[in-house]
Amino acid sequence: MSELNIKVGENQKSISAPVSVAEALKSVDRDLLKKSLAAKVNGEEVDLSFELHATDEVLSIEPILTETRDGLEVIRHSAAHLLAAAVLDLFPETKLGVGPALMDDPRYGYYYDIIAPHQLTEADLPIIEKRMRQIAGKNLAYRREEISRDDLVKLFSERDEPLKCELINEKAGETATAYHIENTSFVDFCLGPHVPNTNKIKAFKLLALSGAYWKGDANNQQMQRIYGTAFATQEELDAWLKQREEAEKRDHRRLGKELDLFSIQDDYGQGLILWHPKGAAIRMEMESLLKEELQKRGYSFVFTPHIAKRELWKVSGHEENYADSMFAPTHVVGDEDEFRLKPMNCPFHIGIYKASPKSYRDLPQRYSEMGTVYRAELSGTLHGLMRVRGFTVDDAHLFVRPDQVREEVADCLDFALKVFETYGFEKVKFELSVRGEAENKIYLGADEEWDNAETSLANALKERGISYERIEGEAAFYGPKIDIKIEDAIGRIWQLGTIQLDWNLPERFELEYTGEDGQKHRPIMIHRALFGSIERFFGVLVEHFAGAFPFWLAPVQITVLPITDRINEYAESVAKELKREGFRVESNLKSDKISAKIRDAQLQKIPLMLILGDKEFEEGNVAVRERKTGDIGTMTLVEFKEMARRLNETRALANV
RNA sequence: GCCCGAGUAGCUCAGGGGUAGAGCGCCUCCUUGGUAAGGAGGAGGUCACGAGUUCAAAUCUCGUCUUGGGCUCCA
Repeated sequence: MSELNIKVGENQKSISAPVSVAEALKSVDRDLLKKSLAAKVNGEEVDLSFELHATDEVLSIEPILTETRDGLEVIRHSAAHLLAAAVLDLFPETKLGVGPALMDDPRYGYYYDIIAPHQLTEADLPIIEKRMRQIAGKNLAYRREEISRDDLVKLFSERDEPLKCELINEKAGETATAYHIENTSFVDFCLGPHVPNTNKIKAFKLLALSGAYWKGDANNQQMQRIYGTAFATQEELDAWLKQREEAEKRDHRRLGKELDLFSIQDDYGQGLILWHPKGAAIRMEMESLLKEELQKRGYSFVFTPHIAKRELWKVSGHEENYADSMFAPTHVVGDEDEFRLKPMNCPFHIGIYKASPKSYRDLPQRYSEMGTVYRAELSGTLHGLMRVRGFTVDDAHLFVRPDQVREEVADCLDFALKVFETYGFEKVKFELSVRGEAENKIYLGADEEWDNAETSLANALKERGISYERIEGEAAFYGPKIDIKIEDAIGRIWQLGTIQLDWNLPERFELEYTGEDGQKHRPIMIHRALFGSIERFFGVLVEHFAGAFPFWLAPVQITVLPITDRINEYAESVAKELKREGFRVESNLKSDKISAKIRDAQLQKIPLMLILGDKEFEEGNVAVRERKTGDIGTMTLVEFKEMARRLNETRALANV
C-alpha cells in the first residue's frame, strides 16, 4: 500500500492509495461528500467512484457540489440517462440517439433523442416519468467502464444501436467510456461524470415531446425527442414551474388578444401582423421615442419601396446567399423585369448614398428608416410576433470613414442604452463577435482591416465603460458586430438589435467618397438596429410589462368613470378636454356600478381612472385611481392634467 | 418543410353516433349604486374545411388548412 497526497480546498493530507475520490473526500470532510455529486481532480471531471492511484504529485480534488452549476449539469445529464433507461425498460425496441443536459435553455433541462418502436404521445410522458421514479427509487448505481473503442462498437452493434456505433466511430479515441445504470438494460457511450446513484436525482419532470433530426440535419432521419428538466431540490423545481406559469400569463399572444392589440388571421396570411388601434397606439409611441433620439443624433430619415428589381439582389449578394429566405420573384404581366420583396433595407439606403458623389466632408451619412421587410420563414418556425414573415426594422445605415467607426459605434451604444433604459430594462448585455480560427469560414477583407475594426468596436465599448462578452468566430463573414441582449422583468434574456460593420456591400456596390487627398476611398457601412424588429420588440414589451404599460405607452391612458348617470355629461366634458390635450382617453357611461367599471378598467390595465360622482362634479374636481396603487386622492382637473403631462414628458415607468 | 398535440358562440372552455352547452363579452329593460363583478331577458354557432363509414356524423376514418410545442448548447 502506498501513499497519496491530496489537496481539498485548503486541506492537504496524505492518505493511502489506491482510493476512490469519494473516500478521499470523506477523509477530509464527511459532510462535503454528502453534498458532492462528482469531482474535479486536477481540473478533470470524474465520478466519485474514480480510483486514485499513488503518484508523486499532489492531487487537487475539487468536489462538484449539488448546488453549483456544474452539479446541476451532472444531475441533468444523469436524469437524461435515467430517462433513457426508463424508455428502454418500457419499450425495449427503442434505439438511442443522444441525451445531453441543457444548461442555457430556460425551457428545458435535458432531452433524449430516440427512435421508438411506436409514435409517442403526450400521454406517454407521465408513464415514462413514473418508470423513472421507480428506477430512481431503487437507488441504482451509475457504473463507468473504460473499454476499447472496438469492443464498445461491438457491444452496441450487438444491441443493434446503429446511431451509437456511428457516434463512437466519430468521437472515440482508442479507448472509450461507457456508463451503465445497474439492473437496467441501459448503457451509454458517454464521458460523464454522473451521479453515483439514482437517488441523487431528486427533482425531475418530463415536459414535452418533439421531433428532432439526427444531428440536427433535416436530411437525416427524424427522431423523437423527449424533453425534461431536473433540479437539485424539489423547491427549485417548483419555483421553476411557477416561473414558467408566470411566463405563460405574460405570453404576448394571449395578452395581445385580451387587450386587443393585434391579430394574425389565416385569411390574410401566416406570420403577417394586423396592428389593431390599441397596438398601433403603443407602436406610435415606440416610434416617437426613436424618432426623437434619431433626430437628436443627426440621423436623416428616408423612405424606400418594398420591392426592387431582381438584379439589385444579385448585386447585393442576397440572391446568392439569402434566396431561401426571400419570397419568390414576381413581375409585371407582359414585362421582362423581375422584382423581389425586400428581406433587408440596406441596398435601398446604398442607392440613396450613391445618388450623388460624396466627399469625406459629407461623412458620416446616417440614414434611418422604419423599414418593413418580408422573409419567407418556414411555416413551422412562425411564432406570434416573435417570428413573422413581414416585419419592420428600426433600421439605420451609417456610411463612415474608417477613422469615424469608433465614435459612431460609441454613439450607437449610447443610443441603445438610452432607449432600453427608458423602457426600464436595467440589464443590457453586449456581445462583441469577432472572427475566429477561420476553419470553414472565409472572412472577407484584409487582416489589418479586421484588426482595426475589431479594435474600434472594443474601444467604443470600453470608452463607454460597458462590460461585454467577446465571442470568437461569431462575426459575419463581412465584418465584426456587437449584439444587444436585454433581460426582462422576469429574468428572461432576449436577443434584440445589432451593430454590424460591413465592408462587403460597399465593395459590391462600389461605394466611394473623395478623400482629403483627392483620391477615391471606400466607406465602411454600419448596419444598426436596436430593436431588430418592431413587432418582436413590441412582443417583448408586452411580456416585460405583462400588458400593464406605463402611462406614456398605454393605449388607453385614462378612463373616465362616472358613478351615476347624472354625472355622464360632466364625465364627457372631462374626457373631451383631456383628449384635446393629447391624451388617449376613454369614458365608460354604462349603467354599471362603479366597482364594475373599475374592475373593467383594471382588467384592461388602464393606468389612471377618474372616478366622478356628485361631489367631484360640484367641486369641479377629479378623484384619481391608479391601477396599482388604488385611490390616490382628489385634485382639480388642472392639477391632474399637469400630472399626466409630466408622466408623458418624462416617459415615467411608474404612474405615481 | 418535418414530428407530435389542438381546432365547438367575439373570448375561455365543457360535451360527444340521434333538438348545440356554460361563464364572460354584446344588445334591451329594471337598477343610480363611492374604488375589482347589481338583477332580468335577448341575440349570436354549417361544432375549421373536404371526402368517407352509417338509417343518422360536431362526435368515428382519411385528407387539407390553421394553430400550439419542438427540430445538434454536440458521446
